[in-house]
Amino acid sequence: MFDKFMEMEPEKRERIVQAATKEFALKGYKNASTNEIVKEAKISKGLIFHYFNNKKQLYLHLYDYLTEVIVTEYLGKLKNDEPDFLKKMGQAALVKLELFRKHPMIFKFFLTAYVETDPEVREEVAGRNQKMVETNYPKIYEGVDYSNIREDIDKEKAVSMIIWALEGYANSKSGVFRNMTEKEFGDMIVEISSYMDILKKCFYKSN
Amino acid sequence: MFDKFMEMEPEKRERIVQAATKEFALKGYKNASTNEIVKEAKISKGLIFHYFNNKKQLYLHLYDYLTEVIVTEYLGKLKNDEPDFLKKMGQAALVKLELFRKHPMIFKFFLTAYVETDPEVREEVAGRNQKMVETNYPKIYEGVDYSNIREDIDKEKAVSMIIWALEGYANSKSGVFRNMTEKEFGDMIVEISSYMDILKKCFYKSN
DNA sequence: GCACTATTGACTACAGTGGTCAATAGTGCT
DNA sequence: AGCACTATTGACCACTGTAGTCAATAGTGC
Repeated sequence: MFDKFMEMEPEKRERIVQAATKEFALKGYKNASTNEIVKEAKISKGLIFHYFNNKKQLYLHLYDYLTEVIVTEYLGKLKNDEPDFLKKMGQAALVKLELFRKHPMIFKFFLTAYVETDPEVREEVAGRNQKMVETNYPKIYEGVDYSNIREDIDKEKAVSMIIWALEGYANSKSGVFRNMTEKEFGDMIVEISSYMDILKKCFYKSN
Repeated sequence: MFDKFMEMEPEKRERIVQAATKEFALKGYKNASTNEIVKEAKISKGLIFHYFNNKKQLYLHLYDYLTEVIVTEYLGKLKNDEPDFLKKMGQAALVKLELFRKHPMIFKFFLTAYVETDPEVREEVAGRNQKMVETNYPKIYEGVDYSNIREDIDKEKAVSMIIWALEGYANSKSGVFRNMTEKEFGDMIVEISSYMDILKKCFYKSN
């Protein structure tokens, strides 16, 4: 069923994926309308039920597919040989921003899915999300060295605060993100590195 | 109309406010159902349209009412004579957590309202929010002294990062918040102050 | 031209919506 | 008691939108 879907004309398939992603992202599982999806994707009503038996299967297959797309791209771009914790975090933040810029709707989809409450899919989504975290988060922190962090502060707390600071920066930009020019994106990278410098001054040994 | 509503039997009024808050908070403007609200509030369908001509007025009056409740309580609890920036931020974070714990649904309501997209109320909500920020944010930062921040880092960036760190902490707790005992809440306050100590060590002059 | 799959879109049965309104209950006043 | 007035009820309505079906058609490869 889903195999058939993956084998269809890629252009049309991509239209369907994008339409469904957008609809579920903006309205959540229950209020997303299959009618809207087929209208946006410019296919007939019947076709979507030919490839996916029902709305639930469409949603879950889409969830899996988008997870794979993002995880693959994320891990692909993340350098694996950066031991310094701060540099690694800075790099991870950049990669995330890049991906967020490239796939805003997919990120919105996962944000919506994360707070999904409809009983028809709630558990399935939570399970998939947990599994994804367990599988991939360790890969990010693998081989990272925390020994540069100041001795006089709790390492774990320092790590959390650094992550929160970078998250806060990303959130503060998320509104103006979509219409950012290449130059503005470049400026942002410079700005991030100035934040990284501050973090280094504050949380690292001053050697 | 709304005056009449405020004069009705407080217990019943509170039932209506809570039911409407919950429904709009969980489903957003469009998908919130007046039928559900009256069912939850244990009143008849007609009554809600007796006090509020239509769904839109109900929503906007509720928005204004809840804004006043939260703003009044927040400013009332916030000490006005704390000049030290870090202490003030720590105190503001605590007050926010306290309020969040006391009124989780109201916070959820505003979170949902913040991303409201329905054209019927979108502009009104955005306008109200902007006005509220303009009116009240200056009150928080009034008379605060930033001179203790280290000279070798950009003050504005330091301020942002401190705020982001505290926000990050609050977010990390927001999941386990509702079922927190009094003791756990106390532990959390201790934990916050240990984070505050770290922030002080990192961002303040070391004198 | 046959066998097969991909695709269409009108159609259905249904669930749920915001809002109405005639009827009733309750309250305070004379 | 009886009048005037408001608070409250809930059956009802016209309407919108839903997920999913299915007979019919288009397209493709042999």
